[in-house]
Amino acid sequence: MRAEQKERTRLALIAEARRLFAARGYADVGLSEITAAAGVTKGALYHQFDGKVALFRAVLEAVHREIADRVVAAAEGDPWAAFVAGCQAFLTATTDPALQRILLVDGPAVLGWAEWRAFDEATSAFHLEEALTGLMRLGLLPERPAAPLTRLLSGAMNEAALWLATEPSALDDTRRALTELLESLRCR
Amino acid sequence: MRAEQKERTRLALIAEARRLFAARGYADVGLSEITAAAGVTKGALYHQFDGKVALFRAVLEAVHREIADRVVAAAEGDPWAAFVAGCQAFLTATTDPALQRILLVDGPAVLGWAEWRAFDEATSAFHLEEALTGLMRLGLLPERPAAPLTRLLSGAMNEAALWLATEPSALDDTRRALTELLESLRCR
DNA sequence: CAATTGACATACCGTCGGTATGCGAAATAG
DNA sequence: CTATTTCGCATACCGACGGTATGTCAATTG
Repeated sequence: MRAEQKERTRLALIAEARRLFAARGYADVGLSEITAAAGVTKGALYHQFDGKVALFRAVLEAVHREIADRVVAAAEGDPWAAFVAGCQAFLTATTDPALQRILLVDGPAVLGWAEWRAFDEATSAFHLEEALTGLMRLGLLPERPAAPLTRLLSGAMNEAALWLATEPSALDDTRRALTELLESLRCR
Repeated sequence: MRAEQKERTRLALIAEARRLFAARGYADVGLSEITAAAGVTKGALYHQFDGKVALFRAVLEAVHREIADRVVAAAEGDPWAAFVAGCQAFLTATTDPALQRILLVDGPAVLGWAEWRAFDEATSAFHLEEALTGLMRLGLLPERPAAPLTRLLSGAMNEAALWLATEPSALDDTRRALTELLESLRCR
């Protein structure tokens, strides 16, 4: 079958690109290196993707999907507990160095902020804002515009994850700080 | 005087680079464009800086200094009011599109997260953490490790600023949300 | 089985960041 | 006031990279 060979090539390119981008960053990895690792040539890459940026976009999609899956899987229990667990799962996921650089460092720079936000909107931020409005409806959070709060919390978790990359010993303290931050917002 | 001509060249390069980086991003601006705008050639640039990254570093330093100045200037009143005013000033400063892309988007990607944090540590994060520990000593904030909280708040403000770039109408709501977030942390 | 498609390889191009070298004016010495 | 040195900068060049045009051969199709 021709289509499955194509898909195998595509997945190999995405996988190798993701590995290399995560390790050394978008700018420091050449296409030749990616194609060599995937066992194809530049022709194959350009047959599958519109260019280096398009390849990165595909990699970022995969990363986003993975994070969303992890967060959804972790969010269980009563509404408030599920919310906190989801946030903690997000922190854990974005602490993973294999995801971090692609998602939080190179993502905005390569795609530009506008497109990066569109990705984020479709996954993390969307779920977070949904969760926040849900908690407000249940009376667990004071009613207020959800969008700004979504950004504040999303940014807090992103930055905390990045900081943890250089300060891994602070993981427990950061988890606690995040929980306390969320609890302090809760209706009492 | 020869030294002042050198300084003029240097400042012109930094100014033009800053303008172009802010408008279109680090990767999309070539050295030829910068040098042309500054009225010199690539030889002059390489005489003053070690390369494109070093030039960006000088630009980022200027941006950091400017933000720190604005924040310090805004932080006045009693300790808690000064703290909130400083945070709001930071949000305002990083909402400025001329600073935003350089500081928050390209900065981490170009310098790598480690070096970017070193810059941030020397200015924003340093002041923020200092302010937080000061507030704890005064009993205005519950005692807790300041470093993780610093990161959470710093990230919250950064992300909020970036979000505001695409949603300027939410400025007031975001200011309120930030104030409420800070107030919710306060000892009562 | 001929014709066609399409997945991929190869060769090539323009541009970019970076380097080596040369020039000319300002600074300094005699 | 001239000779010499210094040094800020221009010019010419290089290798590497992203991207494109073209060629090739196996899988598909009628």
